[in-house]
Amino acid sequence: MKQLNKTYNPKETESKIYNMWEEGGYFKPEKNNEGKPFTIMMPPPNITGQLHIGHALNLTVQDVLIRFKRMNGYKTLWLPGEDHASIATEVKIINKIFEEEHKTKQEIGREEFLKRAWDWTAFYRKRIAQQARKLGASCDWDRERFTMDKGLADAVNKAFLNLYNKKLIYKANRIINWCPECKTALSDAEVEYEEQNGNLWHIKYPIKDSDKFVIVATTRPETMLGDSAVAVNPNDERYSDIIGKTAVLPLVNREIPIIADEYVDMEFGTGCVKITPCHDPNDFEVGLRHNLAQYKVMNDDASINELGGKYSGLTREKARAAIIKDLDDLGLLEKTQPHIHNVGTCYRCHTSVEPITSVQWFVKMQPLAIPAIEAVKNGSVKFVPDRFKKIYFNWMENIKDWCISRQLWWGHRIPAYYCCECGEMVVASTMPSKCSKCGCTEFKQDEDVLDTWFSSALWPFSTLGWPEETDDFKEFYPNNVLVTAPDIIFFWVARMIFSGIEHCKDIPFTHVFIHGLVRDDLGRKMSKSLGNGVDPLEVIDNYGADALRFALLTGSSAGNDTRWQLDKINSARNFANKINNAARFILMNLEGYDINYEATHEHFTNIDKWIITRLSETVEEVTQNINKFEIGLALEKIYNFTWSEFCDWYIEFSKTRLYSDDEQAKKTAQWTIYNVFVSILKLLHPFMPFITEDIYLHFNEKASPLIISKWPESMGKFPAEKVQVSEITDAIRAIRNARAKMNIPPSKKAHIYIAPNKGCESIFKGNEEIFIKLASADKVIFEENYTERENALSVVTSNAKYSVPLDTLIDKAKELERIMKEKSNIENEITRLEKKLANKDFLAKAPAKIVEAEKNKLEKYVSLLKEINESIS
RNA sequence: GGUCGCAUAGCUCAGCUGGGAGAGCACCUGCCUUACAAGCAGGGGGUCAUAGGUUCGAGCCCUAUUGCGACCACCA
Repeated sequence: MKQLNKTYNPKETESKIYNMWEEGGYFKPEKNNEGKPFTIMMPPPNITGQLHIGHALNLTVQDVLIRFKRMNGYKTLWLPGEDHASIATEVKIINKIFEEEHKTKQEIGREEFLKRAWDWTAFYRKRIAQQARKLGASCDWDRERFTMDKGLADAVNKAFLNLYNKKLIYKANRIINWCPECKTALSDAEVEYEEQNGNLWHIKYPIKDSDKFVIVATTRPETMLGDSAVAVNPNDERYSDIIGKTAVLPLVNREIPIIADEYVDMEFGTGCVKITPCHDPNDFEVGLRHNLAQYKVMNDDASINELGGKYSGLTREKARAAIIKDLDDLGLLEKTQPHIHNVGTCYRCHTSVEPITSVQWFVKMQPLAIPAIEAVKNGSVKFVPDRFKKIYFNWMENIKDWCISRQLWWGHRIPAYYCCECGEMVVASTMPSKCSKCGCTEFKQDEDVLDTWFSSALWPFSTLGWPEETDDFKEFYPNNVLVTAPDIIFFWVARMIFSGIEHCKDIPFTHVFIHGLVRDDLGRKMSKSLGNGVDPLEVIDNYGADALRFALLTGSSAGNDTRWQLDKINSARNFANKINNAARFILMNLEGYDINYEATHEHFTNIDKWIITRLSETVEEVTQNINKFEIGLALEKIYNFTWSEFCDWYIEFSKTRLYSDDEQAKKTAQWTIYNVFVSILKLLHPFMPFITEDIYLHFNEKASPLIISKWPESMGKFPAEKVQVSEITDAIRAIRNARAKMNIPPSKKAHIYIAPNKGCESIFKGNEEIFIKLASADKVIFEENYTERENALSVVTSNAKYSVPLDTLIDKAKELERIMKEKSNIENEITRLEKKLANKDFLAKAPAKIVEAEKNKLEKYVSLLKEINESIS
């Protein structure tokens, strides 16, 4: 057995251990071919940078689950990968090229741009994978995938064709969200609303052939260039006389109808709305209902186009200012009212999006949403915590068609081809050789790429080789758990669910585990602009991956955010050190011990039976907790058992026997301390894999590694001995307490006279030495009856009375005060219990088990009170 | 406007299907006791946001209120 350092040093061991695991193939499902499959797909991090603390939490949770299942005999697959993150990555690459070469992407050209993107991909994929390794992620790197690799591109094409052939993908001119900065369409989910201060401008539109005006209120006057009507509510009596008349659009001098439509809110503004079908989603619908003309007045960069007359070429901001000024000059600006409203912005660059009509590709959502809603309703897919399914339903039940085309270069190109001669469109997995219409042999592929989430939606099966019927697909689909944060339920979780059902005829996974966000120590979201982000790599460097993992999980619960605090990482590091030192102690005391020795019940002391019982209970509880995804709770239980019960009590208890000349006693103590500790290492392994593996292998270099060891089982329970030992710990605590209250230093040793109650003698058998060690005694003497002594501390428990005479004078009054306080506590308890047990309803209605327990408590307190009274009489 | 979450010790948070509140850190006292001072022992500290209700019994279930937060919607 190798010795351990006095202070645990994660740096030295972690990479060594990880390499041993990876090279040994322990992450691969093939390592356990007999087990039932258990699959987790890693949510692929974007290749836009490095892993942040949120990824660290996400990966840690998955690793805990996968290691737990692996140790429980499952054939576990945790498949890692990265996402090409179309728009996000493209923005980054454009910025990089501009900074380094002062060139735009157009100047570089599509082909060259893609070359750069692949270089970028190679660099960041490697870096992300390396960082995940540092965290200890036990995923199968041989199966690592990328959303743009060949197999996944095939899957994307296949999925697109499936949907297109079922008429669930269509191309149409519709109003979409346009980002003038990224110059691409966005889906509804990709728009984030921000509250902004603006104005509500009231503008007079002259009514034709009259000297009257209709006053419209708008927050976006620049769009008036594209107006094709004015609308009022049909029930609005104020305006019933002008419905059907014609207004003259100022500045443009276009004659537009005044129409009636239910959509108009009579309460808001003036009750008259300008209708701009090309630049407002609601107006677009109104336009369709009333067959209005469409005037698209903006370019791709949101500047005004040639339809805008004198405003043509101006940015939307400048056009707005010019239009307001001109209207004011003409006396057509009725008033300007400050107005707070929500403005949609691009989720990547936060530029205000422009609703704009455009020809794009869409997925028809209604038919896909129905079975996806059902799958969650009937419990085939479960959210943890359950409440998140409401968010899911809310979105799915109000879903609109999904705009999937993006005017970007980095992504899966849409598999649609256009005949160069007649323009005939063919949707196919490869470029057609001949046009069926005109016979032309030249085709051009659609310029657009797909929404990055279209490929992520296929992740649970595309990674397994779908659409091929591969062995992996057959074995690992559906997946078991998806672990993610709440912010991508719409983007990703929902889309995986309907994609899985549509393409594979089965749900993608049975459980969706939602963890919270990691916030900074003040509770703020971590962000680049605040500079409050925490780099997990730096933390690992300073404290070790185990400490990072522990800090992320401890005190956390599903669905709730956690705060990153230095306190937590310190306490995690301390815990790692505690384990290290416990191991060091055990190692030192295993000299000459045969690890294969099997102890038998007859040799166990009640102390051994107590710790075995507590271990069994902990194993059962922790197992249950993890199965219920109560990861923070499970970790807390292991922590408390390890530190407070095993280290603070059992190790101390065991010392007298470990140092003893009685070979049998020593061997039994060695067996117990070793086996309980190994169980602790196993329980802790999913959470703190490095230190546990390192220590485990220190104990037995030839053993197969902990990572594939069997999860501990109950070693049996001994309820009677558990109670006995609680008497000992109670007594020791009480003696220590009494000494401390009297200011007696620990170095001052004293005799302890123990007078066990009748029938309680066996509690102490073989445990005399323990009092010497833990209660500052120099001698333990048993006596049949309690004897009152001069200058002695008197301690009473429910099973014995203890007298600790001291040669120094002790303060009688103070000692009496201490005992009286204890007495009054007990009397209060007795009163409470008596009252409760006198309640007929309680006796009649409470479960028998509870009543019994309360009766026992009362009995115990009554006898304790009796003993105390005797001792002070 | 709608939906959801949170409110527990000085701070950050746990608290399983209701049976008389826990942890870490901080604080006070005493200890270099041969695994560990990143430690050991002892201790103080909570009307579980407020008001009702259900129940033999409520931190936990129900209703309302207050404060904080998140998400969805978008009325120009």
